Amino acid sequence: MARMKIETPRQDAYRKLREAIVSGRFHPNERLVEASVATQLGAGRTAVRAALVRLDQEGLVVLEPNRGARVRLISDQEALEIEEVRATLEGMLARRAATRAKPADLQDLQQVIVEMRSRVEEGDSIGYSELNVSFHQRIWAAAEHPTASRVVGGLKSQGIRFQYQTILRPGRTERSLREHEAIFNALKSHDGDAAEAAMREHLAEVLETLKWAIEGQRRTPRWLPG
Amino acid sequence: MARMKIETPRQDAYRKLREAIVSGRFHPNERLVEASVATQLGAGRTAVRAALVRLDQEGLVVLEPNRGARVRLISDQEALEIEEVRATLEGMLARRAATRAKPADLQDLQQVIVEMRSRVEEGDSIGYSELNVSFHQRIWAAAEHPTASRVVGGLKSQGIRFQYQTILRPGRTERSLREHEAIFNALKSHDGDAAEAAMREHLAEVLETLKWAIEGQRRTPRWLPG
DNA sequence: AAGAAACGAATTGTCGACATTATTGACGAT
DNA sequence: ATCGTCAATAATGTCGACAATTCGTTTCTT
Repeated sequence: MARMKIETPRQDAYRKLREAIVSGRFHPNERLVEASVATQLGAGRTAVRAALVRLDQEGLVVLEPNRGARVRLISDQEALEIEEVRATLEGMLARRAATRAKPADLQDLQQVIVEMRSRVEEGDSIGYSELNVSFHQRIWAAAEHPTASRVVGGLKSQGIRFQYQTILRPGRTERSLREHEAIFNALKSHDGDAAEAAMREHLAEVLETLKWAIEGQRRTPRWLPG
Repeated sequence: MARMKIETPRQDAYRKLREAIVSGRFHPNERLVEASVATQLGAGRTAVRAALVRLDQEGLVVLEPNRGARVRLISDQEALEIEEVRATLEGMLARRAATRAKPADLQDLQQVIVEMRSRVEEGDSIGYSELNVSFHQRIWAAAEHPTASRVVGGLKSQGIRFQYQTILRPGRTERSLREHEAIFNALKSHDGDAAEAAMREHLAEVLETLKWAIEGQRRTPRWLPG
């Protein structure tokens, strides 16, 4: 009998807390009191403590000795830097993926593109965003470069997207879709140069959108309550 | 009175354990029993536990639920991957550094180069290796890209173990010195393209040397006792 | 009234005990 | 003899209690 995939309390607390931070339920600079968080998450203080250590190492919270933990504020500058690193590494990964992608990989990607198109037509930004993540991750897998994948995955790019609401830019999803299609075509024709170029162009656009979001944020209040 | 910089037991345990792993006192795949490690380090089990979580996130140990921790074995394949990521990111950093390096930065780098030359003439490989690290770190600083620097710094820690053997290749230090001089010249003339190219070439050489070291390692016994 | 010192509430850091889980080795059935 | 089962053991996971530290407030002195 296939055994169930059980989540230990520790992993569970880590996952929940991370999700809560990334999704914005704890806003930047907010103090994370261990006892309080523990009750909110329905976990023990030990588990929360372990989760905080991990998240500190990961860069999502800062952990000062005897002074507790707080959600790390990602500055505008840092957000741009993260996207820059992401562009560099994902460019490399796209190049590799172009030469290594197997038919099955390409088929999967094709499928994601199709679904993306549906979401765009339905105006489902959130669904599109999830597919976006999926698309990139499949490329990482096809690139067969676990180390680079791990590094890119460890960047806080997911949190950024929420903090700045980059999807809300009018017409962004349509352009994004076209950019993804361009990447896919390059991969399909196993053209490494083209793949890297397309990926970098895509992420340059994302960077532009991010700058736009930062500008817009400068006028309007920043974090709204859930 | 300026207050002393006190190390909390937790930081202390982390530092000690990390040092022990990197220096090879625990060899790859060795199990790290919490109680045992705690007594060896003169720390409590709690501190060791926190340290293990951090080191797991950092990639130096693997931490399986209910099965404890062991020193992570870095495969040859992975070592090569790490160097590849490093080359990509350091290339980007060198490019940035070329356009942003201030006179003081260049002077520091020049100084490092001078000292490197001395070490080569004296045949002091270890001293050279330390200067090598210093050289790269100064470039990161000049690039003014904390995020990328942090990522690369995290990678380096894993590669450290391999660093010892790579210097042993005959004539390697001389070539390495020339490569560093090339990088420096590109930075001095504020030529981004040249700087990135020189850095990538340098790290490509390092990669070659690493491959050579891996080949050699395949014949001789691997980890020698302290 | 202003500043310094001391107190107190809240929170983190550490330890020991206990529950839970994997692993090893022995035992017995086939 | 081999495989599967089951107990014994060792290690990890979790919890609660207590010590140590920080920060805000009050109180005393000048």
